[in-house]
Amino acid sequence: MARAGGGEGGGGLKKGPWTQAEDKLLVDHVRRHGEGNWNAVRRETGLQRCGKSCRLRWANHLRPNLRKGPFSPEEERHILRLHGLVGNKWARISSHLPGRTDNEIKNYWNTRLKRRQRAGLPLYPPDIEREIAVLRAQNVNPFADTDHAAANNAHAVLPAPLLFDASNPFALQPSGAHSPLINQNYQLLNQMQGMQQQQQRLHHFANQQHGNNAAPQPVFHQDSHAVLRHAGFGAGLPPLPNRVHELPSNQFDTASGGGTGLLESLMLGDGHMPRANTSMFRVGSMPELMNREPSSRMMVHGDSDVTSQCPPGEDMHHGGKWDFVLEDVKPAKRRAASEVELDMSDMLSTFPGSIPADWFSAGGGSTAPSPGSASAVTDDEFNLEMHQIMTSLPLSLDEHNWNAQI
DNA sequence: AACGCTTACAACCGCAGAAAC
DNA sequence: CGTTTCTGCGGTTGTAAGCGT
Repeated sequence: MARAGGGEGGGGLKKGPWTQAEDKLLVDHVRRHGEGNWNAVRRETGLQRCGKSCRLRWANHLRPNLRKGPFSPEEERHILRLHGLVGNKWARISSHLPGRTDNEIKNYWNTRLKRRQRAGLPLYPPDIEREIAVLRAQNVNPFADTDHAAANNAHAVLPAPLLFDASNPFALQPSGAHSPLINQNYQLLNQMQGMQQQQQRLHHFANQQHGNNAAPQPVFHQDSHAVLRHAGFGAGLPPLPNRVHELPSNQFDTASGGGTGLLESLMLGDGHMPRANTSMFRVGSMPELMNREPSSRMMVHGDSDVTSQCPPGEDMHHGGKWDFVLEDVKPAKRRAASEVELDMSDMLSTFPGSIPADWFSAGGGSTAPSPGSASAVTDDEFNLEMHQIMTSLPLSLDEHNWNAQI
């Protein structure tokens, strides 16, 4: 599985697959000292691995609450949504998939990418495209980058368009390569962009008439519709511009402090999909670890509510029932018969207009336990975020006749 | 049975940025 | 303020295993 060779790198450091003995050394060290200071592992344990390798081994294979096995259909939905929003931000994506590592998701995505490209299939299900397009067009952008605040300030009166603006570093690039979703969906996006720009102008006009400087509201927000009506446009909108651009992958990047924003909460239905929090594994909360024979993989066994849901001796695989529509190009392999059915009921999507069942044929029974949450966001904060989101969301796709517009 | 292809997975590397020292 | 350490990302490689021929 691992890289061949297993020889020694420079400085006498070993490379290649990890042995059980090495794993045990690393686990013991972490149990004693906690995570971090990985370069000290070699000094204190004699383990002939560089700190970086230790960190990777721990993060991807040894740390508690890791979930192994194929992704469930729900997890795949989340990956697709998030990738459509943030691009190749594997760590951010994985932070919303408890127990999953960024490396795992990256591998999954790259494999999926190759497979679908070879088959000439789109990367995203149509409904996911729509979901993300709606949010983008609403300019629900909790990932505003402070580095580009100046660029946006140039549009203080009329904020920078979401999708394209030559002065906006986050604007669409004519030939970007990171957001295939947008390539496939640019017509809808451009329509929405046009609507948004029109709305912003109208809003600006209305504000001038009333002598206030209130910030523009998102497209479809009820208040905005009121502004449009007040401006004399009734329910109709002027003709839409026709641009062909695409979004960069970092359109919604969050260099401003990371964290979870409104959009992420919305897209992920965080009330149902607990966030992972690496701090939960830090010193002081280290669960008991035990070797699982004959595999070198560790299973968590301790007082964690999460891990206790997976009894020792059983793998945390789930499913084997994710043969969705892609099955025509994805061979059914590595569907371990020993995979345990887990309860995924509370990971179900909550986003309006969820993906049709024929895109992910979940087989009906794929379930998994929530591997635990240690969210850094309190329930109150989350509820407030959700309330704010819901007041600016289109009620449903159908209510706006999305199918007719696309 | 042997072979080739594909997939899934583990691991590595180099780089950049942030944080700690 | 410079150095060290850690973290994250993108890209890549290598191998086991499944599958078809």
